Amino acid sequence: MPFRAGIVFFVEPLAVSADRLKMTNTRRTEARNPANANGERPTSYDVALLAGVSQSAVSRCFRPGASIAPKTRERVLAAARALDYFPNAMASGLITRRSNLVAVLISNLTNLYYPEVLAEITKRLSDHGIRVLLFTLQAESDVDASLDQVWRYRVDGAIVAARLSSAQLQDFARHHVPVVLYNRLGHGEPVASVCCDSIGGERQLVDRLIGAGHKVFGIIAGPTDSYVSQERVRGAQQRLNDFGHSAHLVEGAFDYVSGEAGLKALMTLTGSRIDALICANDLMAIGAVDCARTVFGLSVPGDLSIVGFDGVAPAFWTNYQISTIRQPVRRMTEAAVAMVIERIDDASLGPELRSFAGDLIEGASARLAPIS
Amino acid sequence: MPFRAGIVFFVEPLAVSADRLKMTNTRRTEARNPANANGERPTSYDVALLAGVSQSAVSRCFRPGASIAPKTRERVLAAARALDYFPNAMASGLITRRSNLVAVLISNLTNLYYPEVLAEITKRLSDHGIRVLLFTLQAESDVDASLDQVWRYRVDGAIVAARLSSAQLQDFARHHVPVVLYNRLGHGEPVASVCCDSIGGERQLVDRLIGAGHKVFGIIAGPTDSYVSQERVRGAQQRLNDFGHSAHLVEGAFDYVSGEAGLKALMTLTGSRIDALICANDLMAIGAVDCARTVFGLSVPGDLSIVGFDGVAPAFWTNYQISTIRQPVRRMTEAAVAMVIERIDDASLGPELRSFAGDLIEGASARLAPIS
DNA sequence: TATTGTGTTGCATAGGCAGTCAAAAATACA
DNA sequence: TGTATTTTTGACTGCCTATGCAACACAATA
Repeated sequence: MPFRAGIVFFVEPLAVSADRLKMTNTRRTEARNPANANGERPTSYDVALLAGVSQSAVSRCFRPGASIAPKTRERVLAAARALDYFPNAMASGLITRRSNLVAVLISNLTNLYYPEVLAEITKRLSDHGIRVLLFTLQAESDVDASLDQVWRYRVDGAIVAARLSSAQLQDFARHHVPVVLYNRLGHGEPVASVCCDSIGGERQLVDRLIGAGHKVFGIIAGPTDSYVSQERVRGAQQRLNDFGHSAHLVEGAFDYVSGEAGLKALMTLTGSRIDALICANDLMAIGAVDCARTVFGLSVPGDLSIVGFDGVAPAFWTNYQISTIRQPVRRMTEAAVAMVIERIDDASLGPELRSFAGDLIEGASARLAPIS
Repeated sequence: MPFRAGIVFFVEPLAVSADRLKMTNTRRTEARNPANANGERPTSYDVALLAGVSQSAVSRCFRPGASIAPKTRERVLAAARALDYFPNAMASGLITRRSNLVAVLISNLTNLYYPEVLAEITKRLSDHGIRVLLFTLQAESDVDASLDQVWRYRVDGAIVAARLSSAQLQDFARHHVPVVLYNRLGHGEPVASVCCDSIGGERQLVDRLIGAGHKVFGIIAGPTDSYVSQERVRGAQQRLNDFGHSAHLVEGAFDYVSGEAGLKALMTLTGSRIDALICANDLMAIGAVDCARTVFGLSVPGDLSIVGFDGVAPAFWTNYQISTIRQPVRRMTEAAVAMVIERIDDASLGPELRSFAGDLIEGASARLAPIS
């Protein structure tokens, strides 16, 4: 049971601002005690008054590239500092039609892989003077309700790492909000995407597994409706096919327990003859490793090779050292941010796919043939 | 090396809107083809025109509780749907002085614990009609630059899970932005906080370690400037003191490698006599478990008991099963959101601390005495 | 019929800032 | 020194919505 402590350090008297001067048509060019914050936020007029310049001059001081004399600028900034003035982003956005906001829609924040992506994206956008309006979409959440808010805030663009319907993607176009998909394609819709090359990654893994003499393959897929999972599974199957192999396939949910459950299912399915396990992501590979060792008493990779995909931090822990494909998160987020900014600056830019090859991490959870 | 493919699905012709009617003083009460989006976003005037009502009526349709006849409302909403109209949040924020934004400042998004917190907070705020403006603070990043943006966007409140200086906390007060700290206190500043009770948690752990007969204690702390670390270390030390014990202390950084390095240092420090290790968080406990087994060949908990703090997902993996204190994230985020909303609605509310007890998870990484 | 009450609606304006344009000031040039 | 430029400045308007107030329609009552 939580205990709750109410601690009052001090009591702040509220400045009642009943007597604030209401100006008429000519706005407040006349006096309003400029040094008195008066309980209300100062405006550019207040700063102008204090600095002895016009409101326009104040505005120019906060817009890079505007024509303003250095000494005027100095005076104005001093006044702004004295009043604790900061331009109102809503007011300026209203007039410039730029909110300097980008919506980021993410479905699986708890998925180990995405926090890094989100942190990188936020940082990079911030370097470009853009802030992130975050939307986390749970499985049950109403996506359209979130999209409503996206439209209301007039975001300049969006980066999406979540499942959206075709209609929802079209909404972005209708609302003229450029969108960049992260690790997914618009099914049929023409949108910009940045992806890690799943096909190529799985191909590398399969090549080296086959080269090492593995014979009986299993695959633990992600959710069937996940684009990433579909691609990775397809990539692995295709390459296995090229060599005349096939794989037993079970479905997982990209999480730890799916790795355990998947391995158990595959052991049953193959009469325990499986000797190479391809997991659609690292987290399931980790679950499979633990399960193989503790439940089946197998040596990994002695009795069973296990590979993953992503390159999340726990995959590198001493106990796992998963053989995997590491997504180049830095370069991918850099690309995603660049693409959305390009499309904000030039709305006529068309769809584009930037696909990045992942790096094979040898790890120690699989016997892999040396590079041919 | 990334390969890059430019794929053009179709080319969208841009509607040039050079001839948009510019209205004079009387605004656009006169015609502007209402069914023609014209490349520009429709406004409430456009909707009003199409629905044959005034702009005020349109506005009222989107504010719950406003006085509007049901049939009028229906007509207006139909028109809004036809035009793809959504109220401009910046314009309404400008006039209502409410942005419906809350800034969330987080430092360690890659820390396993915070993604869940962030997801929960975002969801809960969203349930209250509030969106999250996200700021991720890296160690090197300029916090004040981020705060500038917080002021500019006129956020209604802030939730902070990051280190802020005293001056920075005062800034929130000066700007009249209510702030709730997450798992930290304002050093000396009067602010609202929600915390997991570190002292009580460590006390539980120590009690049960001592009860199980452990004699030589080690502590791996977090960064010295971390409030959470200070509290947890202090809580453990105090309780050990109560029983006439003390602990060898080394500093870590809350990450996996700190657990390994910390254990190595403690083994050296104690001549390998350590038999109970208290880690300031789960991630370091995990690192220590791996290190104990693989580097020192110790059995955990046979030769060495290890406890953590947080209750992050990997702590529950089969291979670790860390004995730990799980923070009640749901209740804590619920409290944080409630507190910030209370303070948005009533600026006169004073500082308050809500401290939640964590749940002891027995796990299997420590020999613990049964509850006395 | 006159009056009161209830429930809707529209007018006009505020909210804070940026961009346009013309005037003013500062600078360059001869 | 005067003129031609360039730079800097300020008045004014528009961005889009919410709201106070007055006006209104209509039904019920006297």
